[in-house]
Amino acid sequence: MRTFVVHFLGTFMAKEITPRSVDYSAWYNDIVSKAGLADHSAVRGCMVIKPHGYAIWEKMRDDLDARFKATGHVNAYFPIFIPKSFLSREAAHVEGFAKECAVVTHHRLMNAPDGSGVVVDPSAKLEEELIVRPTSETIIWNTYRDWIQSYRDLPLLINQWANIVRWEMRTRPFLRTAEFLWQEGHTAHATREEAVEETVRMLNVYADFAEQVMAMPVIRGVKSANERFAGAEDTYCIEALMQDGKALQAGTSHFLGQNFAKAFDVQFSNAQNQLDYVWATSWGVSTRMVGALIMSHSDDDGLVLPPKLAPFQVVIVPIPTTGEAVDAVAHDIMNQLQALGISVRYDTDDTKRSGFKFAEYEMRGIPLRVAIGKRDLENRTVELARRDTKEKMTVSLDTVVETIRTTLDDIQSSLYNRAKAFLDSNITPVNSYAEFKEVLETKGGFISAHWDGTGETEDRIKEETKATIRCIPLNNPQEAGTCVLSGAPSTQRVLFAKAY
RNA sequence: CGGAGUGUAGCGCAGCCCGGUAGCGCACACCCUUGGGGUGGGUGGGGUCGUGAGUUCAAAUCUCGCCACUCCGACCA
Repeated sequence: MRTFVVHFLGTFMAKEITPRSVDYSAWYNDIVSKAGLADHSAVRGCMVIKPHGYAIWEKMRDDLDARFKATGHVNAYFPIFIPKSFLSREAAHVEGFAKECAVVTHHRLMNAPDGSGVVVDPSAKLEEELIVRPTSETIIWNTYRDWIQSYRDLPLLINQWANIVRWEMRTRPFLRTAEFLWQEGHTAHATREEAVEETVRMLNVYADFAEQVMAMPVIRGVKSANERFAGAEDTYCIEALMQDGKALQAGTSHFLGQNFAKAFDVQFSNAQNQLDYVWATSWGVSTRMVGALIMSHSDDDGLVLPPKLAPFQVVIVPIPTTGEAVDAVAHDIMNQLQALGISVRYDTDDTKRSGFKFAEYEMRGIPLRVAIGKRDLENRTVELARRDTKEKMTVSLDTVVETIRTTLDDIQSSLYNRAKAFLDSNITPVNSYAEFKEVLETKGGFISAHWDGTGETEDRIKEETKATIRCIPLNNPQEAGTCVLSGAPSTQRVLFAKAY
């Protein structure tokens, strides 16, 4: 309420966060900035990821990387530059990405003849321009041609962690930036079945990660033709629902068929010594996941992190008047927590007041706070405060470690349960176009509606309502009905939503 | 690229209508105070007012051009 009033007085306090109810976009930007996640950079559309934001990304990266390795993948690295001609080898692919590519045309600067600074040296023009990768299919498949000769070379299961550039017209921190960090897996298989299996396997890796680690429930599905990746035969995706009722595509896994193998002439000899093109997949998630995390759990006091992604899970804040006696207690708790694999920071910075630290760690989303003051030392207790519910409790030193352990688990699961309840209650079946528009405007979320399967219908709905088909859920129940727009017969409902 | 808006200290803004050489809050530095939820008080540092031209004795303020950014569209992980 305080923030609300202050907001309209126009004298924003330095660290208040705009309430979600006032302006969701401002709320989001406030959290990014005030939780210390990212800053705008000097380059339009790019962001500086600050240590706290990067630490969250690192947690995500490490967890995902372990999952990739557990499913037989290895990491490699390919160049950031792609010769322009590579991009045009696959027709749909170039069509999809041409409009958002950064292009390198020269390789040298020189002093301007008029002394006004540095200019591009015209004599250093590249014979062939280089594209800064918007995704790496082309350069990777150009390499795979040399790596694959026989079925014995398959499957080829490679992932790369990289940065990519897509020159977007409008950007938002983490959700859409001109440069972003991601991983992209690129695999080659001997058969269609194997490649499809891989595509679905990796989709499930993403979905499990989102649900178990990010505490963010997702819908697994497949994209309509309109929304498919440029060059894919099928695009599988996980879709999440943000707190403002808009959907967010959190990860994609593509079955590429033989499109890239044909474009880059990647053939192998099978056991019968017959030549065939290999079957491909690619799959990726990006720093957008950090944005998804913010919008799934955070509140008007700042970021809320699930314990599995918090750069540290517990912070111990001594009350300044306590003196040095608190050190022994704090170190004892720290040692016990660390023995249990729980990460903890003891904040001994005596230039900041404890109340300031409380607010600071709340904004940064640290799941649990332990405060130790004189009162506690006398009573052999500490104060435990959880970020998600704001609940505070006084706990005996004898049970504090166990309480922390179980509370962290509880935070992880209750964040998921809360988000899951929100998702479930925001999938609304509708049976008419009027109802469709009504729900979209008043409630938002996913709308489950019959669709005639045509791109024309999808385009018209998008044009009229801004909603797109987010996905056709996997294992979607079949049900006879009629398309909400055209009235043509339909065999299943699909999920529509406005999306980020 | 269309529509709207904004550029004044690190951040957020006032001043502009009505021209007279720049101010507030936060942040920052120092002193005292306070210390279980962003202590209170004092002192101080920091700005060619986005940029170029024009009008004027005088421009943050008026006029024109340019640039940048933000928001809403189109595009999109």
